[in-house]
Amino acid sequence: MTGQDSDDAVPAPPWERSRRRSAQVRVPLTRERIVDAAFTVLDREGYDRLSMRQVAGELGVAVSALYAHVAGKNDLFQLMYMRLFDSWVLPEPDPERWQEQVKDFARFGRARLLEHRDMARISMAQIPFLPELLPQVERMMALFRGAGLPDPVAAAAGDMLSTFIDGFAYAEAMWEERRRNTDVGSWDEMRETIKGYFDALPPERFPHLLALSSMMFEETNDERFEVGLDIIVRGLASYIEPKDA
Amino acid sequence: MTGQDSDDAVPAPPWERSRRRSAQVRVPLTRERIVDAAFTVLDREGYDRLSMRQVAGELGVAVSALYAHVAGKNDLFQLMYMRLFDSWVLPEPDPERWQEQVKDFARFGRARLLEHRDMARISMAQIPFLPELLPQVERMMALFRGAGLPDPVAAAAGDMLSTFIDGFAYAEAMWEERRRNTDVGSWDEMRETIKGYFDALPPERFPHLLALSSMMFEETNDERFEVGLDIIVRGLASYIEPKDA
DNA sequence: CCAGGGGGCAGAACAGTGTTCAGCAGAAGC
DNA sequence: GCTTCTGCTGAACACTGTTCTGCCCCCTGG
Repeated sequence: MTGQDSDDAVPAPPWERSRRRSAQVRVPLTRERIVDAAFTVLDREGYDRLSMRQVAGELGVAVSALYAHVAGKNDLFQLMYMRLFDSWVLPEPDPERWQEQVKDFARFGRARLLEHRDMARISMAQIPFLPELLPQVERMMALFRGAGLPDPVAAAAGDMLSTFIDGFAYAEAMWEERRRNTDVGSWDEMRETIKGYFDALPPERFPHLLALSSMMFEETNDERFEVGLDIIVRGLASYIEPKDA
Repeated sequence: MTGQDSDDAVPAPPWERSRRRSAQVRVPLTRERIVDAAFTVLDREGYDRLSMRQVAGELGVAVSALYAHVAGKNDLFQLMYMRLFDSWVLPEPDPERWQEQVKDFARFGRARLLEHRDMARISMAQIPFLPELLPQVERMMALFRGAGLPDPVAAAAGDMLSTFIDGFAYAEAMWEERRRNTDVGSWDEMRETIKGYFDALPPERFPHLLALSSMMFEETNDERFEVGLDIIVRGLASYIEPKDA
């Protein structure tokens, strides 16, 4: 869009450089600014073209300058992951509404991931036990244990839910990329193509696939996400012995 | 281990080359041999060092030779994914034992992924609707529908289970890589380190994490996988209205 | 007000990467 | 025997993450 001032950046002539240097406040490089730039590049170029050089270019800075603030690309990814989730305030656990709270938790996580293109690919490779994110994990565990889940189930449920959210968003990013590479215009067009592929299958060999193809591709991602969420929450609920019965 | 004949491969002198060419049968390059070599490199070097040049080197061949048989690195990954799962024969669906069948399905998938180092990272990026794998998907859907799951749930269950298997194996590979990079000797040592980290947390701020830390890290991966599996299967079962009641 | 450190950045370099392309050796066919 | 054609080689292009040396500028001490 507005890549005009960052693309063919002719270096400023020497007699201007000192003026420019003193004119602009020479905003110092910080981890925060680097992470900002990384998100900008990610959203514009996608995961595959997110490189240290691109980030440096976005900031108008040499590549090597980044390494004074960031240990490396992996470290940058970790910072992006933290940026995405450290402002996440989970609600006070309410045992009466735990199912809806768990679902809201998952919805929020997916929404955050989808805010930035290909973010799930970065998130997937991160380990959710960074010190900065422990309060969130703690809240989640409080939610599960408060609901009355047995400890082994509560412990597994966290992993499970994170995996589901990440994996689902990852798959969404995957399809989105495939659509982009196929030069198919809209999502509806893409869905039509896929559905056509399935409907052309020999019915005697793939009866169930044909029966389900509408379910798999006519529903929106949101609907499919909700179904998956419901499966998990129902599974969790089955471990809670009813108090009054 | 036995990298002696592939490491510093001195090129054969010219007077030997024609003899070598006629002596060995000059086994032709095929997609199968390329995939074999890719698995060899993957197991020995890991995902990050799996490059086209390494695969070519493993075969004693120039890099560009690969591109006559394989469209690119992504295509090679797809072939590896297919190789892993196309010999997979799912059992005839038995509605009486569907829960155990679903679990066996998941166990087999995870076991296959763990056969090769970092394989989950490759598998994750693949889309399970390759033509060669449709019979497996069909069988899986037959399993779900035969069990009596409503169609939307059956459709979501496949995605869900694949995501769980891939995501779980991915996380396992992640921890394994982290262990390798930390130069921690054994897994037990690693677990001890992590458990020490959690046990050092302030108890008043992270009571639930502390209570669950033993669950999360003393259990083996197999046990945690089984718990996750049980959550999903129970969730699915909750959609089946009991026939006799 | 000026000299001297020191931190932060630039530039170049290293060792890789995926992918493409012109060219050549050898086997297959006539 | 000659030609065609396939399948491989070698080199090249445009990148990548990371490191190292050196320089410039700002802040400090005098």
